Amino acid sequence: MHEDAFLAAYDPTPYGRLALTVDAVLLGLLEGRPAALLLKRDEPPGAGCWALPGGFVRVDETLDAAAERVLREKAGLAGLHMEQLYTFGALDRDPRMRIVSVAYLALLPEHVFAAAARNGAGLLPAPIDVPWAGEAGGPVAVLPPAGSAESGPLRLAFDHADILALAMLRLRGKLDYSEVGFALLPERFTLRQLQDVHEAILGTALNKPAFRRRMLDRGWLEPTGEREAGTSFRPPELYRFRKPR
Amino acid sequence: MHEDAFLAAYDPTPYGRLALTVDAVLLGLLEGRPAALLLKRDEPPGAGCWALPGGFVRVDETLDAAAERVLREKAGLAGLHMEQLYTFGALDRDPRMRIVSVAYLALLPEHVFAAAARNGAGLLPAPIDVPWAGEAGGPVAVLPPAGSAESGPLRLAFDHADILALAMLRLRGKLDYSEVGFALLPERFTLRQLQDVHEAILGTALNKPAFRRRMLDRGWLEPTGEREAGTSFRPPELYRFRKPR
DNA sequence: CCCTCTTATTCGCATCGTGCGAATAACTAA
DNA sequence: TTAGTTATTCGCACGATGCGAATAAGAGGG
Repeated sequence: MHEDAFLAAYDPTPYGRLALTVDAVLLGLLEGRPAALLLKRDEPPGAGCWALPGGFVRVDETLDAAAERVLREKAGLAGLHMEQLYTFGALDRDPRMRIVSVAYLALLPEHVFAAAARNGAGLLPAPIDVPWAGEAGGPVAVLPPAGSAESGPLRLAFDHADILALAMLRLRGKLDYSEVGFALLPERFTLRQLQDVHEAILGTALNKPAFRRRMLDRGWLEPTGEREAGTSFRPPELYRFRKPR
Repeated sequence: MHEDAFLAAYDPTPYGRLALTVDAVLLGLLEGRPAALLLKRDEPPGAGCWALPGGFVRVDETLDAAAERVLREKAGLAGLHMEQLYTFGALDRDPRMRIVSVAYLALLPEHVFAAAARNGAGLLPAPIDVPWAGEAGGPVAVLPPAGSAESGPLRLAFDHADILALAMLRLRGKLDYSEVGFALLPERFTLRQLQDVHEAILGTALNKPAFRRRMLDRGWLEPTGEREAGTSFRPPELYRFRKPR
């Protein structure tokens, strides 16, 4: 009723334009630290700053489809685990016009992450420093990767630092009761690798036997019977993630 | 760069119109069951269906502000705990045009909930039946309140049943590690009332001593030293929610 | 083939959170 | 003062977890 009448009489023009975008946090691990793929902005606003890959939502595509398209067009990737994170709607997010952005989070296995950073699309894999413990939340710093010409923490465009911070918070929160951690690993992995992933995200050391037991008790791990090759010591067993039914 | 060039050349017209709304899940308890405030739609689409209170996001207001405005305009309420839930962007959510909606969740203390249902704005307090256990998720049914002319489960407009279902899922998930449960209680309350709230949301009975101990150990409860009046038996102590530092 | 080195994997134990039935306390009403 | 009802506390069992120590296992050198 209210809605209906309102909508029938609705003329968007007097309210001005409002645009909708998606921004993607493409998260992976770089040398054992969480890192995100960023694009450098050459023009104002935010020239010289780094930004999350993003794009406008088309009128004929869903939000999820827009996020997948951004992933494909900006990083050349497809078929990854993506989830909606939050929708950012501050008035001055973008100085040019009112833009509301739906943030998505994608997790890239280390190999995929490194490949995306090298595929020529200009994506910079930037380590993220999370200065808060546990799930306290707060701002994060984005560092230049080793060998980068940048010095000091990277300046991020718009509110993208907030988006990254929320992504890290959400990831920490979901890590140990959900299966997101596996999205950062290759198809077959060792328990040590799984623990490394958790420690990188949580930013804290974990007790090995306890972690091992907990993960195995979850029922998500299927031993492959194979072992990692190329070690100069006892090779660990390789596991596979098995979806719980 | 990509974004910038894209934006500079951006003309929204060829993409058609895309509108942004907020929808509010106004949740409370009705006779010990979770319930939501709904508005009846008189005109198509969805005429005869029930809908969540909602409204368009204005170009000069944030999403949070739009949600608060909806709360105020549609329910005559202000100053409540509101949090963003999820953003719904299916193509055919609304048959008239492409509308993306940011869903918000507000929790109303029983007294406020009942008052809002009576204030003449046409809000129907409808109990929600959650047929799934734990955090399995799935659809929910919305029932007519006692004394209503409706019969059988209510038909909801658009994807509002999905929004309600997600709200219940999110609420269950956050209930026992966050302080949201207190938002459904008056300022002073007994432990039994707190437990009733939890049981209503979770849809399951809880062990009294364990619940009590857990809540007290959280450090969120401050005894007032007063006791509930009007009982015909030993009156329980009244507690107050104290924000943890 | 045996020995050493290193890490994987398992054990044993203390501790904490929690479920639960029973016991105790406290207030009302008669 | 006593019965009735609920609040509040106790005692115990059990599962999950943290953690150091012990054991197992494979690589590589002699």
